[in-house]
Amino acid sequence: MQRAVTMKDVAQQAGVSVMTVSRAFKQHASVGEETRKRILKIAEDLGYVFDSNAATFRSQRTGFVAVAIPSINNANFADTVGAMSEVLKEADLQVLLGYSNYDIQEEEVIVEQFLRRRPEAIVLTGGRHTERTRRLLDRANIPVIETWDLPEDPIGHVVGFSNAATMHDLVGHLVASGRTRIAFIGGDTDGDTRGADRRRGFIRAMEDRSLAADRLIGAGDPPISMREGADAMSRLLENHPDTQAVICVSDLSAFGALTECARKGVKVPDDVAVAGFGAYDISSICVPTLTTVNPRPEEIGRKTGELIRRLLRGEGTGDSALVQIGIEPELSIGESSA
Amino acid sequence: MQRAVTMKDVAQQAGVSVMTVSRAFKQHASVGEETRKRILKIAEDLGYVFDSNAATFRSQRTGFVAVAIPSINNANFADTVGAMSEVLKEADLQVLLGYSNYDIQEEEVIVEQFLRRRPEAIVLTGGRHTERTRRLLDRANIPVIETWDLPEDPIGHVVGFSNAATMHDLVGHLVASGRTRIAFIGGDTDGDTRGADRRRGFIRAMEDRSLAADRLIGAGDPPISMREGADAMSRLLENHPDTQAVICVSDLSAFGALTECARKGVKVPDDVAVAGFGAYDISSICVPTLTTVNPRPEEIGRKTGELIRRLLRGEGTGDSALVQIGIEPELSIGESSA
DNA sequence: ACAAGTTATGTTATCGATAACATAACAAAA
DNA sequence: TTTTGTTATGTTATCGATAACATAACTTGT
Repeated sequence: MQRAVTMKDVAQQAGVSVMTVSRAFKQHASVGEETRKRILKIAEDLGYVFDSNAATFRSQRTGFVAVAIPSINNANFADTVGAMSEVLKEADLQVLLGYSNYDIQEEEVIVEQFLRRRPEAIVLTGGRHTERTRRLLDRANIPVIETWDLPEDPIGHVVGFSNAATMHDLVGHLVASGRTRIAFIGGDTDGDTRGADRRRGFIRAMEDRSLAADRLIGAGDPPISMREGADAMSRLLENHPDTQAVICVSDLSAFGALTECARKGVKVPDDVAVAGFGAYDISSICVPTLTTVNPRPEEIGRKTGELIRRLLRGEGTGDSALVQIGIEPELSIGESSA
Repeated sequence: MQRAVTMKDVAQQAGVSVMTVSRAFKQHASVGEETRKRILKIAEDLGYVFDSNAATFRSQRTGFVAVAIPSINNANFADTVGAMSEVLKEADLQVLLGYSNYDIQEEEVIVEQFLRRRPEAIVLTGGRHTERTRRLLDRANIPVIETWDLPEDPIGHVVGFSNAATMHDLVGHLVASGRTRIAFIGGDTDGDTRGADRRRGFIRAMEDRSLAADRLIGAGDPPISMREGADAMSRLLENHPDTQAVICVSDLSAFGALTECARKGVKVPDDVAVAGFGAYDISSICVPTLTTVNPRPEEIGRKTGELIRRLLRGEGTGDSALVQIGIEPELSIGESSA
């Protein structure tokens, strides 16, 4: 394994100083047009590849934004990250992604791993974190943005919505169509804090209308799959055959519930209405189409990215200037609750 | 913004040298148990966070494996990356992810970005790349692994399968059940090279049986969504109403096709059989369940991770030791082609 | 009790780029 | 012509950890 080519080699070959080579690689540095072209040509010929690690180390600017999401395999979070990346790319910022697997202990681990790499900002999904996570982030001295939630006691900035509140409108819609015996299918545990918030919101929305929130079906550990949604629906149909509507913690479980109905010959929405959450692609194309809530993941991503750019440009620092950006989820009525 | 805490500060506070602090943070370094505990305690109290950039820079060991996938929002690739991450984590290797958006030009850009960060190995999805990508990787002097394909002229190691060959079994299965007028729904362009390979494989498989491969329905730019699958199915039913079976480039488009059949009152599998690719969750739960091909994404990820670990341990270097690992995709017969 | 081996710690040089400052060469303004 | 300003380039110190080597302190075997 031969020694790697460095700027020094390029500089020697080009008969200039290392600093001039360094400048040739920057957009806005003052280098003669001829010289720059010559240097870049020599660099390419020598097979030189810029060393970000060295540059990062010296300049103490990593160009990283760290983003923690619960799972890689979730279209909602993928959309948020995608939109955020687009916005950040224009400011020469790269996204460093990590997965917490719906577990705030694992989140603590990845947050610490993130901080070791000195990101310029850090984005979390959700508003519940371990004490140590909070402490680490408080000390890190970089912008922190919590997303997909409206935490009561935020660490820093927030771009999100109230998961609980979305259930109010949804329950309202179902009740307006004459359905009062409504069930909720969600995770057994509170690992998915947004899912747990939705369950809480469901219970409150029912109680506000003096309806019994006694049909809570646990479907396993988050995230709830299509299969688990189907299994939960099966149990619901067995134990509470007079149920008129069911709200599922996500579109995936809602679709699973739909398939169970199809297999059992239960008619949706005539026998039972079904609603999901997330406005996944499947919700608008399955038969019947799903009533769902669109939390507008791309908007969360875009606004988070824009906020980070503002913050890194130095606008609005200090605790006094914490930003709260509310996203308005949108109720999308499908054939499954017509 | 106060100056960040460094090892020097911790060392001073603990009354030891910086080197001892450095050792206290390593697993296998020789430090007194007492001393290590004391140092870690002081570090935590001071709010010290290890600086990976500095460590990486000095040791010239980044601990990164760069992985390029076409899209973040694809369960198959997510599964591969997930399994790979698990295996690599045990060797203290982190995955740095990049998205090519089904475009080998964009792939070239992210490969160059990757190389700037000096990954210890690089994983690509697919076997078609630009000339410059190949040149960059040849010179990079790190293990290169192409996955999800069996390239004719591989850059380095390979963990994959022949996308074209999978179509042989699938067509065979459909023909065995008496269906000969078979259509293929896939992308219009060759951006998704694996999808294009499947289309080629379909055509060859048909021709091998002296069947006409003249029902090729373009469904837009890759990746093909459920909606595009449904639209393509609509066109297929209109233009070739006597079609007996349709193979879709992925389960998502196949599911879209299923929904279109449901809407049009076309019975699956009695009127037309439908098959997909990928063994996504949806294939085993939708009604009817989908016939599909399981390319075993986790196995690709796991074996790739294990190969990287072997290579980085120094086993089998040199061009003479290029490894080819074949994955056996599995035909999974569902109700949609019974 | 002493050699040889082991464990814990310190010292020095260094990874490859860039910030900060310095200066040469030339152009424009006075 | 001299001053001032601009552009292109060079010089020096440095970011924070760790490899490599050195050594002190302690253990073990004979």
